[in-house]
Formats: sequence, C-alpha cells, structure tokens
Amino acid sequence: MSVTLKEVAVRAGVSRSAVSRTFTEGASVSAKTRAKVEKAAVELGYSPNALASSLTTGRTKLIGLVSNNFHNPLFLEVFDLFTRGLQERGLRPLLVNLSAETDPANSVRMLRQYSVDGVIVASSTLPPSFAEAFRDVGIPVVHSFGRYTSSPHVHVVGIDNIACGRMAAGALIARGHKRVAFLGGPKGATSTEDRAKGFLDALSAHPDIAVSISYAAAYSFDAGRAEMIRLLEGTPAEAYFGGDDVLSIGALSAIQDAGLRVPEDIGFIGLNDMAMARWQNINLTTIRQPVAEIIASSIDLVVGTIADPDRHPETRLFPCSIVERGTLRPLP
Amino acid sequence: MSVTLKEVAVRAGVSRSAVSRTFTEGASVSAKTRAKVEKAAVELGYSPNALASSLTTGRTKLIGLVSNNFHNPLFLEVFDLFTRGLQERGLRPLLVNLSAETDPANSVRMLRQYSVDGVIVASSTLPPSFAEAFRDVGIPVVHSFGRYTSSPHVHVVGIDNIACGRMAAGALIARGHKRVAFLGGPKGATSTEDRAKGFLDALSAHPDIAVSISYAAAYSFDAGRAEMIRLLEGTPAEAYFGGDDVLSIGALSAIQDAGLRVPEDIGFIGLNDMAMARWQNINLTTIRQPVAEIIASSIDLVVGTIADPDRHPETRLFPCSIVERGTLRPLP
DNA sequence: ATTAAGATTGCAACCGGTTGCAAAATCTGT
DNA sequence: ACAGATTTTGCAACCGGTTGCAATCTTAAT
Repeated sequence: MSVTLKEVAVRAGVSRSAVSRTFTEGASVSAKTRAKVEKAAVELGYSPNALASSLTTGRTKLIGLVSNNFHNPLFLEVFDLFTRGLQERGLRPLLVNLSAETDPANSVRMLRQYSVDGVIVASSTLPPSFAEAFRDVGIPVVHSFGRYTSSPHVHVVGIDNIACGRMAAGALIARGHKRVAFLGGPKGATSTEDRAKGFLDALSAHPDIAVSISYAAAYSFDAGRAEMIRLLEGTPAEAYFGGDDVLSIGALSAIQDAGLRVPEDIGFIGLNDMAMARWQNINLTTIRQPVAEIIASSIDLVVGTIADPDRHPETRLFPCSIVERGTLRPLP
Repeated sequence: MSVTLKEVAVRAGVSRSAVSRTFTEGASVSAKTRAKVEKAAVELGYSPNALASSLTTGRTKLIGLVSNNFHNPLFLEVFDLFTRGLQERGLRPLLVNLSAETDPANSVRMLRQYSVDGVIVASSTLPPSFAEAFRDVGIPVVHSFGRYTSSPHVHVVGIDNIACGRMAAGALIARGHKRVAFLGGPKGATSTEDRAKGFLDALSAHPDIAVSISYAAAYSFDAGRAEMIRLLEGTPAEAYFGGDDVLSIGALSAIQDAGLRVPEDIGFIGLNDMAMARWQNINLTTIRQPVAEIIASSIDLVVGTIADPDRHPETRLFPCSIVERGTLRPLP
C-alpha cells in the first residue's frame, strides 16, 4: 500500500537507519547520503509514518481537545483558535465531543489508547474532577475556561468569573440603576456560580439597590428567552446581567417582543463578546473574554507540561473588559 | 510510563498472544485465560495502545476532518454532528483547520503520516481538486457540502445548489415581486455560482421580472452588510435571495438601519437555516439545508469506502425546503 | 605520511502490539 | 478409555520506524 522506510533504503542503497536519520531533525547524515535518500524518497513518494515513530519516541504530537460546548457560538472561535494554534506548533488536535450521554471515563480511556501527548479540556461547565482524571493517568492536561482554585490540581486558564460578576455589577451601579438582577446560566455551572457571587458581592455594598437572581436552564437562546418571559410576567428589574451572550440575546428577544425598549426600559449586559454581539441588529453591551489569549496560554501550558511533566499546576486568569454597545444606557 | 501488554502477560502467567487475543474482538481465548488476563489488566490499569496495533492491523480508526469554515456558525452544528457521528462508530476525528495561509498539500501529507483511515472534507468553498488529492494517494475521501458533478472523482454529499437557486426564485416569483436579486457569497465559490445559476434559470421564464446579481466578499455578516449598504445607495430590488444566512442577516441589518421595513419594503430569503435564523429577533425566512442527513450520509460513505476501497465514487444530493419565517411577505 | 579526533554508517535490538502456524489441550462420540 | 475433531495456546516473525554502539570513514593537525 504505502511506501516504507525499507523500500526507500533499498532504492537509495543505504541502511534503514540512514533513511530514518535523514528524516530526523538533528541526526548525523552526510550530505551525500541525504541527497541519495531524498531522491529515492521523492521518486517513491515516501512520507514517514508518524504513528510508527511515536512507538519509539514516545511522542505522538496528538493533543486531545475535549469539549461539551458544541452549541455555544463562542466555541466556533475557540475551535478555530485552538486548531490553528496547535497546528502552528506541529501538533494535531484529536477532537472529543463530550455530549451528555457519553461517559467521561470513556474519553479518558480513549485518549490514553491513542497516546495523546496532552489534553486540553475546553469547557466552563465541566467539573474540575474531569480534567484531573487525565492528570491521574499521567497525561499533561489544561482546563481552559475552567474555574479558579487556590490550590489547583491541574492547570487552569480562564477568566476570573467573580471579578466579571463584580464588573457587571459595577456597570449597572454606575448607571444609577436601583433594581438589578443576574440572569444566570444553568445553576450547577461553576461559571454561573462565580459570576453570581461576584455580582452579589459588589452589590452588597449598596443596600439601596434591590438585587435578584434567577437561572436559565442552559447557556442558550431558548433558555434565556424562556426565563426572561417568565420574569416579565412579574416586575422585571431595570437592568440585567446575563450569564452569557447567547442567553442574553434570547432574553433581549423576549423583552422586545413584550414591547419594551432597550436600554430605556430594561438595560442588559452580557458576557463573552461572541461574534453575534457585535452584529448591528443585536448590538449587545457585554463583557469581553480574551479568548485568543486564553487559548494561546493554554497551548503554552500544555506544551510546557509535556516538556516538563513535573511542572507545578498553575492558574492563569485573564482580565475582562466591558465593551460598550447599545443595550446599556450611557454613563451619566 | 504506561502499562504494556507484556507486563499483563507476565502478571497473568500467559503469553503475550493470549493477552492480545482477549482484547481482540472474536479471537479464540478460553474463559479461564480471559478471566486471568482481565484480572491482571485491571490490577495494572492496562489499556491497549491503539497506535501500536494499527501498525499491524493497518487501521487507525482515525478520520481526518478537514474544513476551512471556522467562521460560519452553521459549522458549529456540522462539527457537533460529525464528531458525535464518528464517535458513535468508534472513529476519531483528527481536525484540520485549513486557513487561507496553510498549504493544502501540507494537510494531505500530514494526514497521510498519521495513516488516517479516511478523510472528510467539509467545505462548500474548496475546489473538487482538493478532495481528489486524498483519493490520489489512496485515502478514502468524501467531500461534504461539495459541488455536484456528473462524473465525480470522489464522493460528494450535499445539496443541489442549482435547485436551491430555483427554489428561492420560485418563492420570490410566487409572491409577485417584479424586481428581484441574488446577493451571493464570494464570486469564486462553487456554491454561489450554482445558486446564481438556478436563480437566473428559473427567472428566465419570467421576462417581466427584473433580475440583478451582486456578490459579497465572503459568506459573512460584514460582507453581507457592506454589499447591502452599497446596493441601498442605488435602487434596491423588492426582494433578495441571500447566498447564505449569516450574509443575509448582515444585509438585513443594513436594511433596518436604512429605515426600511422587512418584509414590507424589502423581502429576504436566506439559505442554510442555521441556529440564528430561528432566533425571534432575526426570524429569517430561509432555505433549510438538511445538515444532519448530509453528515450521516457522509459518514456512511467514508465508512463504506474504507471497507471497500474500490467503491465507485457517488454523489448524494439532499432536498432542501423553505422555512417560512418573517422576512418574506406571505403568499398571496 | 601518520595519527588522533570527529563524523558517518550499519547492525541489531527495541517500541507495543498482531497473527500464521504447529503443538498442546480439550472435547466428542463410542 | 481411545481415536478423531475442535479449540486453545505459545512461538516467532512481522508492522514501520528509532537508537545505542561499535566499526568505518573523513578530516585536520603534526
């Protein structure tokens, strides 16, 4: 079927080692031998079998990219950046889609069978224990978009969700709103818990401001819309912090359908700054998450840990910033 | 580092072959031996090395998933369905992001080095020659979302873009519009060419209807918006067929900003039926592309071709349907 | 020309599995 | 209990590479 090293060796009239060495960075081969081998290789259309070599070198250059966020538009950007970033370093992403029904233990086993050099878990909704399962079997792992912990067992790269919650609260306070609310994502998600915490925390210094909290069933348009419809049956707050952009956009659609104006009647601030937030017919004021930096940093960490497996787990949090658009009234 | 077959063999007091056989479907092992081996395996935490076994079996269960559509929201659904579908069959997607700067030949070489069992090229903008490059080196390949050809060199699965163009034209004609237009994607894309062809084709039977065509720079919000802004400087058509949903949404934003009403002043029909089209604050009338069927069929084809490499290339086109929403006035 | 140092080469063993084959063990029927 | 059929088992070679080591070849210096 495909051309092997041995065939090239025969054709070039050299040993198999010589062929192997011409294709190995920094190995000792004379110019003459190299020329012969390269000639034979192109004539035969040879290209070395990466998997076979991984057997002896112990490196596959395969990186498991595990996620359960295949419905969040932000993750299209995330996949784009991860695949590009990994490719630039000569690494190959082996994608694992962790849907609700798949057994996490299964994905650990599978990635072990394929001897991935490292794993990147890209999810804000998976528990820390998931990423730790990889570390437990000796695979370097980074949890991207994960939760900060003071004594991490694995590398975590992401944003400070508590600080984001505070930042959102600050934006609403600065605008003089007296009844504010957090419309969170699913109750169990660590990201939502932390954002709620920071939000309440900042508002605890303002007893004159009424705060309420509710949770959507998921980080999704429909869930955000449904929860907002429910909220509109009562007395809605003056301004909301939405747990995520897509959820916020869903909520906004409900507000518009109710005939209310944004930001005049109800203000809204989202989180993520995904591509659609910028669309002029959405125009969502939101908190930008520095996705590119998070991803570059995650790749750095996983590569670094592959090089030095005993490297101490570290947490890297990136600062977020408010992107002013049209769903929050201007600062006074 | 990791536990090998040999260690399990020693611990279980059997030969290496015996261990190999207990982990191979349908191999001959006695219940007694199997029990001993399985016991030793769990005690040691053994899991077989898929890459090593691929060396002899010639199957890696790796499938290259190549795409250059990392900015099209539809492709989040595409990646979700592909990864899930492949996983269900015990296959692993090796993702390749073909951005503008990467050399296509490079990705062929790379996937060959990793001995992928097959390749799925998921793109409506790549030329047929790209997928053919895989077939040329003997790798089973399917071009998903590719263009129909009467004598295909590789499997093609997708929609009949010409028929879609006709369908869009039909929808506009049925509504009695007398000045219609196609706002296409990038001029070079085969999908846009075909959609334009079908559109013009259907309208050629209606000499009383004025038709015009223009092209956006890309299948993107910004490109659609920019082109629509340009069109609004002149006399716009009464109704548009947008080359794609995200482009259409961009165009709609320009129409709204110009103070025109949709569908009263300008009607719009998109193509794809991506998640956002359904959002109530977008509510785009569009032509639905049966993504799930296309993907299931693509996986079937690649699996089938792996089993029978001499299988004749075939083209599978799936019918599209109009999804009525709010951007086209009701039928009279 | 001689020699020591350095570069290049091939041998052979190994990476972690699979598999054809023949020997050994087990089962069947009588 | 025995012959014949069937199943199970281990040996050894192989998949496509890499690499330590010793032998050979170059090169530079004397």
